[in-house]
Amino acid sequence: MKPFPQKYDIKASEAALQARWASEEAFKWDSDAPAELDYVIDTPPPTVSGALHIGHVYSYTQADIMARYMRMSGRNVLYPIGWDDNGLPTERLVEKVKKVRGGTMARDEFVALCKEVIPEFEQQFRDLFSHLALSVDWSREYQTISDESRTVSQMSFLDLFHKGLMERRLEPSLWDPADRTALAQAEIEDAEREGLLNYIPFAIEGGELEPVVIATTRPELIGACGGLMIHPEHPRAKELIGKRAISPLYNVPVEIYAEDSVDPEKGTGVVMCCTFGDVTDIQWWRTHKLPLRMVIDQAGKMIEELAIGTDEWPSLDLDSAKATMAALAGLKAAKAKETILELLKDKDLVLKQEKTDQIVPVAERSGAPIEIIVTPQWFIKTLDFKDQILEKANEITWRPAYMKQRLESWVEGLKWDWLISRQRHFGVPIPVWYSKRPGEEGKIILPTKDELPVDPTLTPPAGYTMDEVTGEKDVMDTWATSSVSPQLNTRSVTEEYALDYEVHKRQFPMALRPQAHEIIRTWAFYTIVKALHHEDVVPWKNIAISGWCRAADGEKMSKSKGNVIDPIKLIDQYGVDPVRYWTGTSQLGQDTNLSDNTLKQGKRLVTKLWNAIKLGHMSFSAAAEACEFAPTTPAADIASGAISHPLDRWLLGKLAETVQTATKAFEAYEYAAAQRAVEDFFWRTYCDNYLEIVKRRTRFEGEPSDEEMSACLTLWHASDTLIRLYAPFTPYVTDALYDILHGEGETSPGTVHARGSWPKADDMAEQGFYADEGRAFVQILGAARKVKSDAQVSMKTEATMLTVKGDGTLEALIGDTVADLLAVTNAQAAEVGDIPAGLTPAASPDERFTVALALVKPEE
RNA sequence: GGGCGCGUAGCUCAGUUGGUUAGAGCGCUACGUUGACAUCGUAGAGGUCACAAGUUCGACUCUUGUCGCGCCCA
Repeated sequence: MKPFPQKYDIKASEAALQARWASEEAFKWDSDAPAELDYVIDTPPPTVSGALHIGHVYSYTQADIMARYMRMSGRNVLYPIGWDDNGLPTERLVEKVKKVRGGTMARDEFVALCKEVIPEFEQQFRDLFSHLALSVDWSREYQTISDESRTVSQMSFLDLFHKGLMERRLEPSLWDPADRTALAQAEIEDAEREGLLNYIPFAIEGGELEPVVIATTRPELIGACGGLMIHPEHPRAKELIGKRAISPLYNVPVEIYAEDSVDPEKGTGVVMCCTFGDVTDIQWWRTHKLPLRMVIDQAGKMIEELAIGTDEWPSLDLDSAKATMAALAGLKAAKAKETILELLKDKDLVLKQEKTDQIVPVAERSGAPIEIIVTPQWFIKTLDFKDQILEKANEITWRPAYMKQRLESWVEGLKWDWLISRQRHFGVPIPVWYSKRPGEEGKIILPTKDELPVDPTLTPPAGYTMDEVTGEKDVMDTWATSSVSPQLNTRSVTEEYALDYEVHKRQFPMALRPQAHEIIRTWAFYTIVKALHHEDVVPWKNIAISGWCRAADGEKMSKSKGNVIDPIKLIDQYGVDPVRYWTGTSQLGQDTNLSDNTLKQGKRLVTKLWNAIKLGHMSFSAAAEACEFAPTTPAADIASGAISHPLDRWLLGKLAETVQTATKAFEAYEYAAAQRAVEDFFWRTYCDNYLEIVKRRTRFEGEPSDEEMSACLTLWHASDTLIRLYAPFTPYVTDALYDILHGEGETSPGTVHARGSWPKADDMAEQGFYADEGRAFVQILGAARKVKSDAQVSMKTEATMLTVKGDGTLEALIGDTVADLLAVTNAQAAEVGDIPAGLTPAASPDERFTVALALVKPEE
């Protein structure tokens, strides 16, 4: 036992404990422990994109609360951390910091800039996470761009390629003209915009029939038209199907097809099918084998030279087509739309324009409207595996369960295979060469796993020279890498593609994936896909989904609203423990508001805990000085008779209940319920009642009597257990207190957060002992307090008699604790009987008892 | 349009399989304490549990519908 400092210095404690945990490697996974104790957490490697936000604090401390409990409960926790430091988000950060455009730079120069910028931002994360007391195993820190991560990512690529699950295809894909790269469906979001629906006539070849009118929001794509679609029930369907319509301005003849999927209610019921306006266009293009007529380039601009006039792309009026082409050449889509509408209006070819709410797919990151462009890209097959993915989702325990359906609805709505190639600079290279050797031109050449990691733009494959191949320039999507975060930790994706398959076999699937809900469709989904494709397993047994942190008024935090709270400032203001206390009050899955009130409550809790343990310490340190003081466990000290007083055994019984409730809640990942149970016991039972009651037996001089020793031992066990119960939530103050209680002189007793340090049910006292009497005691005490409160006198005011209305004896009600009742109520005597005349009684909080006090009036 | 979550005191939230009088913290009012407590305690006021119907001896809890807020998917 160490002496008790008067005040708790939050900042000093945080600094000291951070340093101690680091130097002692307090949270290192124990490689010697048996495998069945393993509890491996697949921590999200945060994207190094510059912004530390309150969501990081919320989500990661939530995970840490669970991790600390799991470790204390005896599990051998492996809690690694990594940084996702490549890909588009990182590139954009670097572009911003260095004021450059990656797309206009040589790759090696840009990558060098990235490597220069990233460490600083990574360090910010490292500092924050360390300050938040995330109990990660820092020896397992990784970067998703490191040599080893590139090796594992490329192993993943090779495995999927050889299984036929990864392939290169030339096909229409989602394209971001701003960032000039292909994207996956998950990186697209729908933006609602007001658009103009333009009614434009197409003449019918032969001139005998009335022109057919189509309605389109994208007239700039008229040049890309490959056919018209009409619903078979349309009034003009019979006369039009099979005929050829002539596109205006370009004068390209296009066939008219019957299509059930045309919505007859929308527009004119006739739709122009272009290369490509949307996903439906692609379907129709495939179904009807329409010509490919691209008019928009990778920069989102109108292509200057179209192959109009060829057999595949004929025009009945080539001059008009060329004039239109020239008028639009090089214009961005939006500008081209205005221009072509003017051209059409000049010829009276815009019959009607009506405002319409349209849903435009835009790139999540750049905000640019998406184009669908035909380019060669690398895909991982997902559309054919929807059922298997959903089956795997079912094998995982979702916490909360309802979050699973977010994944389900996402999978059900999938329309694109997972496109992983990005036309960018900074990412894991796609490990592929294309041969230029005569006779095998275009042949795909892959490295062997021993050659990994490779950069195919720098080195040739075995047996080739650089002149004989073209190295793939595309890099992998950042998700293609972070979706193997579990495998980055086991350094293996399959038995064949393994750096350490024994570890992989032991730790895969992992125990827990904690993450926020906005990345279910990306990170969770992709990780499940990868584990399915590699080994037909789930990546983890549990997935815990955290909600969002919102501003105090429930609004989403955003720069534009100006309600963003800097996490560093927040921690500075309150301290880490109160911030974690706040985290600990919210449930998994649910959004939470940043609450000044709750943060203050956390601060109060830290102070109260410090002081409550300090009060206990005054007694048991006095006992330790006067005689031998050797607490064992509550159960053993009761069994030996050392703890004998009924109220002590009552308190320890309530403590045992609390331990049981908290343990059960934690096992169900309901840490907020655990915190509530602990808080209720600590504040209501322990501080408000027990500590007041026990004071009679703590004011001893010299050697304590038996009942005083019983009190000291009880205070010790309650203090020690409370420290452990609060440890996952408020790691700093609890470890500081643990050090005082268990340390000697200058030596450290280790950490309360060590594996196995959670209170054990078997060590706890019998539950329910003296429960009725204890409850009656507390109620009578409450009534006595109320009497004094009503009389507006101090709680210390003496009374000559305490009367509890009723029959029988006091002993029958509260057992052998009358002396304690007298002491805590400052009464000279107590009785059960009728309320004496002239006294104003008060009811107990539960209204079971009526109590009166014959108060000694203070001398006037 | 389909789905999910939420709606409980002025505010932030609990409320476990339906069962006495619906709880906590903050805030407010009054009082008492300042030898564990840059405080703490006691008491008080404050709720038609969004609304409606139904099941039931009994509904904050179960069912159905309505309204409002948020989100996911299309």
